[in-house]
Amino acid sequence: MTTVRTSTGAVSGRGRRAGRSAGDDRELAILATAERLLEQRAFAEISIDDLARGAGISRPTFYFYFPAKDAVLLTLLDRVTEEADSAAGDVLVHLAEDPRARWRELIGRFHATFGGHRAVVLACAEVRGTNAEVRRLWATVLERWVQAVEAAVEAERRRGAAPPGLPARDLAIALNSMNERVWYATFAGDGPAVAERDVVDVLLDVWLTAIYRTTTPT
Amino acid sequence: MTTVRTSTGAVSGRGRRAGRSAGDDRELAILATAERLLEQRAFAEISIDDLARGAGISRPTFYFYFPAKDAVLLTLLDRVTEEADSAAGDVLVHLAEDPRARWRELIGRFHATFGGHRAVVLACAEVRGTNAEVRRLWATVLERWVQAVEAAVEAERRRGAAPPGLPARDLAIALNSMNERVWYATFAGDGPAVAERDVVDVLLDVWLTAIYRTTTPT
DNA sequence: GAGTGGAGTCGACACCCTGTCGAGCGCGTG
DNA sequence: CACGCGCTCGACAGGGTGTCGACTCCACTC
Repeated sequence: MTTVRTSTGAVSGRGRRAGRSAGDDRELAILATAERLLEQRAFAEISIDDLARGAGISRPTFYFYFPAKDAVLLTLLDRVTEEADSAAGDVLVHLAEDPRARWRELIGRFHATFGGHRAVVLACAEVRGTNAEVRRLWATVLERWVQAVEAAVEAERRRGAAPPGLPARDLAIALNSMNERVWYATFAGDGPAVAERDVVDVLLDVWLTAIYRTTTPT
Repeated sequence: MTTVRTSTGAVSGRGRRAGRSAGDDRELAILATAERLLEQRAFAEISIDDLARGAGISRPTFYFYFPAKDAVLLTLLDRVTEEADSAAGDVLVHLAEDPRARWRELIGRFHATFGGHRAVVLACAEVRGTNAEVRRLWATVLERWVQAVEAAVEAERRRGAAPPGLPARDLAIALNSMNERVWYATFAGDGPAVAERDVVDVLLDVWLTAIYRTTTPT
């Protein structure tokens, strides 16, 4: 077997092929179908047959591209978290310039990214309970964000902007957890939820008070 | 929301019978089997046949007692939330006596209740994504707690113990959401989580700073 | 320009789980 | 003692999943 590499961008190892061309369209078609269908109904209501037909192939052929339905979602999740990561960029490095503005930027960008793919985000939340792989992927992503926030909090304490308090890691976990759940409720629209246009400010306020004991840190 | 109770144990209207005697054992046996099995494997891994056999009946007979597998979980969830409600009692009414202690009591009691039924709680989280009824039940329960906290925050602001800030309802939603997600991670043990023995104090700290801007309110 | 091999495709099958239907059992009451 | 009701289950239909083997198409070799 000749060594081949993906022409454009190495679409991750989730899809089963390492290959180059023709069938890539199909793989992409499956992904696109999934994201489109997810905007209409829940992940559980979508059968592999739906995905296959949507991509113009038969059900058995689907298995040529993905080992299971969940793998499609996993790939979609990969993309979203990557987008969130790059959207977040390195705002936390410049915290000292204007803490409130920077934190708001961070939360706002995550909000925008998740909001732009709410169907995928909601589907992942739906499946996380059942699927260990989604759970693991989300756990590693979250761990990265938690560590970033933890480091930022410690830096703020070192420069005297934030008072000592809870272990930074625990604080980071609690705040990230809050965001996740609050966004979920806001996007899903079920149960008590914060209005979408207020959600960033509400979250920001809790973050600032928890970290600085004030909403106007310097 | 009509609360239905029966002679002995207030089993709610979830099980299909309103009745009194013999088959009650079976209904209870199904419930007990479910809670036991849930401690070993995920809800999705438990088939109706497992539940039926565990209760000493056949699969079709299961349907005589519950309309579906999810209904069993719903009943279990009912019990847990009722237990949590009564454990919480009216602590929030006596907030002014010692705010920090009362809030801690509230969070601690919820923690104890959920921790005592973590299998059920985890299973509900697992199923919430898929099952609309679980979602609705959880939403109404949460709404009740949110309103209680909202009222308490407003009372604390009126008596001058807490400064003005976020709309009390939004704050209550954010804090309750945080608790839910943090507990889930702690009990499930996957992903970044706060250690079980610290979790109450961590949550308390964020609640106090968000509400009072200090961890030692008066 | 026949031969080879791998990418890509699908019909058909076995399997598992769900939900339902209809026939049956035992027992208390009129 | 027969009638009804609480309770029980065998058997079936239906829908989804995953797999296997055969088939096509094409690029590339000799």
